[in-house]
Amino acid sequence: MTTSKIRVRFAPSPTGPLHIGGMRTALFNYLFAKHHGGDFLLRIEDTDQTRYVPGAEAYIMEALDWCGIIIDEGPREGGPHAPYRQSERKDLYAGYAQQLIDTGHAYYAFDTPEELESNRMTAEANGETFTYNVTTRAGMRNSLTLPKGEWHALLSSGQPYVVRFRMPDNEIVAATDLIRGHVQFNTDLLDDKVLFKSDGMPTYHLANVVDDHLMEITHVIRGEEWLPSMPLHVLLYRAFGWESTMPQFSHLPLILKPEGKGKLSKRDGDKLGFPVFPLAWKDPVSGEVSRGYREDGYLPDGFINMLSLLGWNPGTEQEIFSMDQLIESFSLDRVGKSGSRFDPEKTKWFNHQYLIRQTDSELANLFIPFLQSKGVKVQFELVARVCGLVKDRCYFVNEIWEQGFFFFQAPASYDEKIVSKRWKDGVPEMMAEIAKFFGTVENWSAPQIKEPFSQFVTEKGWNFGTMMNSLRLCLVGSSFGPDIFGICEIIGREETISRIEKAVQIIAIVP
RNA sequence: GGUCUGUUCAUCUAAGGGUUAGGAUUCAAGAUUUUCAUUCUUGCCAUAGGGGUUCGAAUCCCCUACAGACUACCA
Repeated sequence: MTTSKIRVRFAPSPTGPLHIGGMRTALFNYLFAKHHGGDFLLRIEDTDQTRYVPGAEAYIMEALDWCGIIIDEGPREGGPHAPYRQSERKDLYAGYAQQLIDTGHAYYAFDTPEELESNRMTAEANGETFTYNVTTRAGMRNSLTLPKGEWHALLSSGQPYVVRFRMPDNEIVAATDLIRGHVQFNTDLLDDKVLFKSDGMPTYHLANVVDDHLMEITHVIRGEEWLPSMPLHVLLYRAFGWESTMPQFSHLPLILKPEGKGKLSKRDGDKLGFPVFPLAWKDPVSGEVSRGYREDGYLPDGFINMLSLLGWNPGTEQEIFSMDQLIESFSLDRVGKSGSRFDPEKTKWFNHQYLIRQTDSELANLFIPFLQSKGVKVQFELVARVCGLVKDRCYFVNEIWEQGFFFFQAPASYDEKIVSKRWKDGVPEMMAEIAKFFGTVENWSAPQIKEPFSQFVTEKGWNFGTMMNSLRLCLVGSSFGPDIFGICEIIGREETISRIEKAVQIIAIVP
């Protein structure tokens, strides 16, 4: 064991936007690295040219940026091991594949996709699954079975071929997973995985191991779906003679759908009524747009906080964590083994917690773009004040509008239920008198309005509750919102009076 | 089908053999708010089933059930 610096990588393939699971993998890698003062690298695994999606790579970086995950080395940042995009490292891998062939750990295979497919079909017809392994490879066309002259000829004639790993016969491969402990596999049940494809590109397995080695990765933290390929990877490190510097593996539990079966997938997004992506994404082919947490009004810190508690817990009862606190408390041995069902409700709660912790000015800055989109003339001081007044009742930034639009414009309509409940016979006349009375109030500030108002209502012998609620109806159009006299103060005397007069004119009496 | 992994309230989870099995979200009730929401208080709710080991098991072992992942020239 060397005492080298901790280095981890997040290695997505740019086939589309990241989803919650991918983000969590990135986050845990980041937290682990930073907790130990190590490096976090981003490596783009684009070895499958057929699945490349334009924009996906930029999306990944933007999503990481939004979450506050800082990349130490990557395609954009550069670094001592550049390039960080596997397509740009293409020339490197053939040599490593060759090394494996030379040492007898891999071989050429000339079987066509059609041949393989037909093998699978016949196996399936017998209720079996075809695997390219110790027993079946004898019957296939490869450099292990073909006479040397024959496969040499195939090779030099430009026949397409792949390089397969020669899975050893009946061996137990054991490895320690930092989350799961001792895990072992029998090589007889594993297959001769393709390492190098006929298009000249390596597969994930080869590229991943080679790059992790070259980039001096110390810990591989990835999703549980990779657990079955851990033995292959261990065997590859051995075959290359890199076992002494092999990274430690950790396989994160899966994130499951909120309801139903299976792991959360990219397709679940809008179908289940919550975003699965950090940022909105427009599919370049179909043009279909998927929602994102950012666009839906979630704050990145809350999003990260929620993500951090999916499969990890601090062992204390603390639930709200800043990124720095997460870095401070994170450790892999407090990551659970079982899959976590994703709960969109709790995500909302987290967002509320973060929203109310924002200062009024911070919130105003977030809310102003929304106001502008509504065509409202923005005065920063006023917006900040409104934010402070209504933030407690909001889960999302855009709800500030729903909860406080009346600070910026008169209600365009009046809630029918409230009207029929409050706007009884006589009420319009009383409200008209109150409007007149407001004209005489000396100091227009909340407490200075409340005092004389209640005096006035009491003297008149009117029902105080009815007057309060009717006043609210006039000013807000419904029956919600913060303290009514606070509203009066902020919108001003003139506006208050004019809203009452308007209501008196417009609202019909319900008998 | 095979291999691997997992299983504590509805959900996220705590409890490294000894507690009335704890917290959070959701839900319900009450309080506060002469509105609504927030907030506060209280409540409901769990060790998958069966065998062991042990004075004692959520915790260790075995079996069953269930769930999931993987089983491509995809990652």
